[in-house]
Amino acid sequence: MKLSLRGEYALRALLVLGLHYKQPVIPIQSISQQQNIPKRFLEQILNDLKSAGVVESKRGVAGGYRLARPPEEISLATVIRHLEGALAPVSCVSERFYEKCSCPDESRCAIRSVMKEVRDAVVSIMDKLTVADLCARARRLQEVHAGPLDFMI
Amino acid sequence: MKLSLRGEYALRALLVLGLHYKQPVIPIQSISQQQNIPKRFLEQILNDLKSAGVVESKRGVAGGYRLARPPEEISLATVIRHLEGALAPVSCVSERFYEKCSCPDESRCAIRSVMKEVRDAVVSIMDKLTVADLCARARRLQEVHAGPLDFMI
DNA sequence: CATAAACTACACTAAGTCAATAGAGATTTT
DNA sequence: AAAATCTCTATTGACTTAGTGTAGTTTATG
Repeated sequence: MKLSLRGEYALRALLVLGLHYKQPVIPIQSISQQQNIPKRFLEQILNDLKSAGVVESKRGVAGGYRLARPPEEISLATVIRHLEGALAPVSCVSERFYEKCSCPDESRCAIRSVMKEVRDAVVSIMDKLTVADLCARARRLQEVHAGPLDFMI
Repeated sequence: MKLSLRGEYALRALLVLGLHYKQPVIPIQSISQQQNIPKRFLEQILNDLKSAGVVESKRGVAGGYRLARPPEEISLATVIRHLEGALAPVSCVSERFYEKCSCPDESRCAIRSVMKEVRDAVVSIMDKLTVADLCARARRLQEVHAGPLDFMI
C-alpha cells in the first residue's frame, strides 16, 4: 500500500513550484537543495512530469521548471497515476488500469468489494486535492508554527 | 499504492477458512484449488498467518488449517499489516511502522498532512472489517447472483 | 563568442522485492 | 508401513527502485 520515493519527490517538487508560481522558472538545483532530493534523480522525475503536461521547462543559464497549468488544476491523483500507475490496491478494482485477477469469480468476489471501498476512499481524497491545496496547507502549517512566537511579543 | 499478491492470497484463504469455520480443518490443497493459488506459495503464506496467530494447523493425513480465533475477531488490518507492513502510503505517517522521511521539516510538511488523511481513510475501513464481514459479503454476493433466477420461476 | 549554468537523453547498475519453486524432512491417520 | 499432510530453509528468475554515469544541447551573460 505504499507510495514510492519517486512519487513523494514529485509531490514535494510540485509543492515548491506551486509556492513560487508567480516566478518565471525555478532551477532544478534549487528544488533539489530545498527538499533534499538527489538532483539527477529529480531530473528524471521532472522530465516525466513534463511529458505528462504537468510542468514545463526552460533551458539554458537562467532555465528551470514551472507548472504548465495553474496549481488549482493539477490534482494529486493525476500526478500519482502518471508516475506510479493505479491508485487502487488491486488492479481488478482499478478504473483506468484494470486487469483481471485470478479469483474464481470476480463478480462475486468479496475481497474485490472491500478493495473497491478502499479504492474509492483513496481516490475521493486524491482527486479533490490539488497542488494549490498543498500550497495552502504548507502556508498554513508555516503560520501555525510561527504564530505563537508573534503573539509572545 | 498496491497490495501484493501475497496479501490478496492471504485474504482469499482466510475467506475460505471463514466460510468453513465450523469444520475441523481444511487441507491446503482444497484452498489452493478453490482459489487458484499455487499450493507451495500458499503454504508459506499460511505459515506466516500461523506465526501471526491468525490460523492454526493440524498435521498428518487429515490435517489442514483453520482460524485460530473467531472470524469476527480477525480484522483485515491486522492481517495485511503482518504480511505487508504499513497500511500508510508513506512511512512517516505510519503509527506502527514509523520512519523519518527526508523532507526538510516533518512537522510542517504539507504532503505528510495529506498522506495522513489517506492513511486514516484506509485504516478506518480495514480496521473495522473482519473475516466475518468478508464471509457475510461473500454469502450475500452469492445470493444476489442466484436470486433473480429463483424469482423467474 | 566563450563560458558556465541549466536542461536532455540514454544507458547502466546495485540492491531489493515478488512470486514462486525445490528439496528434505516431520507428523499423523489408516 | 504408507500416504497425505504440514514445516522449514534455500534458491531462482523477473522485475522494480533509486539512483549514477556519460555525453551531449541550449542559452543568458560578461
